[in-house]
Amino acid sequence: MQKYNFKTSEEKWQKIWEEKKSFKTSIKKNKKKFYCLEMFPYPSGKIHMGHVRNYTIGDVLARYKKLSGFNVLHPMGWDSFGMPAENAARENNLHPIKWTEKNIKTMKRQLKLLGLSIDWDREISTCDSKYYKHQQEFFLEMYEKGLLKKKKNYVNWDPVDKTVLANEQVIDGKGWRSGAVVERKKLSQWFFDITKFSQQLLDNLKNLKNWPDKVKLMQKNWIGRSLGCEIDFDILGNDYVKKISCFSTRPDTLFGLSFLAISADHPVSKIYENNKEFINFKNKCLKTGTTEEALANAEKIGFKTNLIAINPLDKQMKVPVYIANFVLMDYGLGAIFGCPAHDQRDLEFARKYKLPVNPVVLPPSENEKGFKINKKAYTEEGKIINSKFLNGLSAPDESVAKTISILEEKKIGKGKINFRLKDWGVSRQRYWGCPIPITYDNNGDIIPVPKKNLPVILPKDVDLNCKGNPLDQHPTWKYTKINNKEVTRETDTLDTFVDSSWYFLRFCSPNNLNYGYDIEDLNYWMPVDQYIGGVEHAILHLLYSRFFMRAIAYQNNNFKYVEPFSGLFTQGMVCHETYKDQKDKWLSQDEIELVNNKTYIKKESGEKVKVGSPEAMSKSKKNIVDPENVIKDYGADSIRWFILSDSPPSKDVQWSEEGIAASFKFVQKLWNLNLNIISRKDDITNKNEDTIVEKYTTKIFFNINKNLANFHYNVVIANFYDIYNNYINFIKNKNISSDFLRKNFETILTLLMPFLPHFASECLTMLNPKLNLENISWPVYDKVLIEDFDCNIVIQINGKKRSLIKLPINSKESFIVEKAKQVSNVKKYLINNSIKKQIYVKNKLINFIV
RNA sequence: GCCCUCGUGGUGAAAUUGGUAGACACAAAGGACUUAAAAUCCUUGCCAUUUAUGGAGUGCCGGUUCGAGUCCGGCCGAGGGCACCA
Repeated sequence: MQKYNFKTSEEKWQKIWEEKKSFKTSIKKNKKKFYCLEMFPYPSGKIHMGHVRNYTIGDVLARYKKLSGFNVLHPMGWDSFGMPAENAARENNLHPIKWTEKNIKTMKRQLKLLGLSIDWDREISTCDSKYYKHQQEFFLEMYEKGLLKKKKNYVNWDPVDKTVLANEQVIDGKGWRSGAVVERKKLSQWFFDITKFSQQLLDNLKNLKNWPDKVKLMQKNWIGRSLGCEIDFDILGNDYVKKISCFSTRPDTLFGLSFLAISADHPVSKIYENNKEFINFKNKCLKTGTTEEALANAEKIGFKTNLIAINPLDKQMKVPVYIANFVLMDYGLGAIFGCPAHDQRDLEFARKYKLPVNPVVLPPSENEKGFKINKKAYTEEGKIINSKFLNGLSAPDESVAKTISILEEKKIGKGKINFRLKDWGVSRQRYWGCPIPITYDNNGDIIPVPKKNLPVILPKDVDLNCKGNPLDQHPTWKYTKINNKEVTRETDTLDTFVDSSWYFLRFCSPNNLNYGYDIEDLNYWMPVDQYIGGVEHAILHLLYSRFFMRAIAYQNNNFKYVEPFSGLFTQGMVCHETYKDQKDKWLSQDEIELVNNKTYIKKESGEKVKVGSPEAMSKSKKNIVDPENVIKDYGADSIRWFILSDSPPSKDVQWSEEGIAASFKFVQKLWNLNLNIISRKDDITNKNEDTIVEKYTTKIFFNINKNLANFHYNVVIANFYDIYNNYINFIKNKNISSDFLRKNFETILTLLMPFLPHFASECLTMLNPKLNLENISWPVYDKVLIEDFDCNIVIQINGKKRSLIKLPINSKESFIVEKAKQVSNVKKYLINNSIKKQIYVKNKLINFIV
């Protein structure tokens, strides 16, 4: 029997698809649309297994939807601005554009090898001025609408990349790309006013029905809405400072007050800027790091001022004012009141500086006399005590509301909603990014670049080896004229998250030269019906995209889409076993060898290798598997099959040699099955079991549909294994006619198209040469066909399964009971017992209680 | 510390509204075919005396129910998110 030659077949079909433009998006807008989008890749060099998984999942969906009659938009592009290009440029002396182009070429070729149903005519690349021109225009429009601000602010400074990072890009106090410890620095930056939409971004989460709850929750926590109160404290001890306002979510604990704490960046702290002790203290604060986490692990320290604060609810109560390292200027008002009994940080601070700890909330299980705070602050529900007119209220719900209303009445405070979300700083001191279309005149005033002068093109001739920002160092680029006036260009470029915040719009009208999108196209294609990508973008990219849509829609009645992605799916990572030598150095698979089928040894030294747990593939752990090698050895269909087969797409999947080999084998087995079905001949005229095939095929068809809809692709794969096992038996059954078998197998192969597109195309044309593959469609079956004549009834005694009988469907209960009682294994339980009760579940089970 | 998710064989995993636990696959063991190997196919898969039968069994303890992997309460463990956010 001839083997399946995946190489010739895959090449053949890819060529046919290219020639026939099989995946070109139809511009006819009369059909129902489906916009299927996977997160576009950063062109880092070669595709990795994560890409294979991401794009295979998307491709299955896109092909399935297309077969189901949708007009499918399934585009691909490149997130091609960013730092790795600059780093590579320095290392290899290759210009970022050359490096990027080279990588795009390689990766595009590799993606094509996978047989993805992508409309390459819509390809976009964010580093192309044809793309970023429109981005600059959006920027100018946002500037006009007041959604952009320039602020002097502390920023996270990455000393290695010499760039500013957004808070979101700082992970564990380190830059998300360089890994360098981040410092604090004050710079003038451009900010998108994302906080203007905080409430909207929060509220609309509940409308995203097809998003994972997990992601919605992460965004909710990130936006971090909290209801509290701004409280004014009168201050003694200084002629200029008469008042300090604090924000608190627990104003009801005001009688537990024992100090006030303000941030070192608070305006009031300026009084002490010449005080040596304060300068020391402030330096200490800066050294502890920039991130909140670094502060978290540091000791809580304070600088005692000579100021005294008066409790607005009890003028007799006077407390010291501290400047403390754990109070941040960019949240709330940069000032808090400390109630150590009911806040852990305040408690630690109070213990250190020997301040009083007075409980004002009593836990339900305690009594007032015996209740004391030791090392742990009490933050749960309880009853207010020691608080005069607040006593007896239940905390926090009742007491917080009541306190706010009292404070508002007395005009010493007002209820306030606070958000954790901060404005999005987009300035980057990098070369390889979208130029900001802004200039400054001699006075430093902002002069936006007129739209007719766009794009502001990134110059090619830069010295990437200079320190700092190469654009700033360029001899001529930044000097230009606007309306005959000499101006200087902004030399910062945009955060690459801006590039990816609207690319899904561009895909709808990639060739519109006039504007970033064509509203007619958007009206048809948007929103993205299914967006697929890694969960690592759950907050940043997705939140920024949601913001960008609102920013475009702001003061723009034509644009009615605020949510870019109506469906979101986050896939898990691809993992692989890890190996280390005795010195804990990571080893790649090439460096080790299996001996006696048991243990691994290091080839070089012969030492025993430590096999570690499977972890996400990464260069640093040396556990990557190159997809192109796998395609070479096993074919695109096999790699697609395996990447979907072992785990649900939402969970991590473990790559294994055995797994890919098994997938490859199965494709061969299916091939043989197809050949057998084609060549099968009838030798007996008595054909009465054709319905078995039809029933089975219909049933599995409904199962596959269901599993496809839920992204249970691993179960669909299992369904196909089941199909194979059944069809092998159908072939042997001489009471099934061959034509009928072929007809049903044609359905199976159609169902297989999204998963093994080359293989299924090849088999289908062999099975039915008359078929035009461009016109085939997802089968339709009548549900009536899966109605069985028989069903299995489980017989239970006292809830335990004792037997199983096959009976006609919808049999009467009395008939089933009668039959059940005749089963010998049931009989023996009934012989000495009387039936007290029986439970019957239609067509499923009968349970006797004895 | 807070929030969320998840704990099912040697492994990856299946399992409508509570209704046959372990589909499907990998690995392993045994067998068939073969001079042999590879490939292929079959069987097994925890305990008890077996292809029959019974028992235990979905992290642990308890509850609701005729019946719990699924629902409820408590604990233990793993992973993820957030974090001096007041």
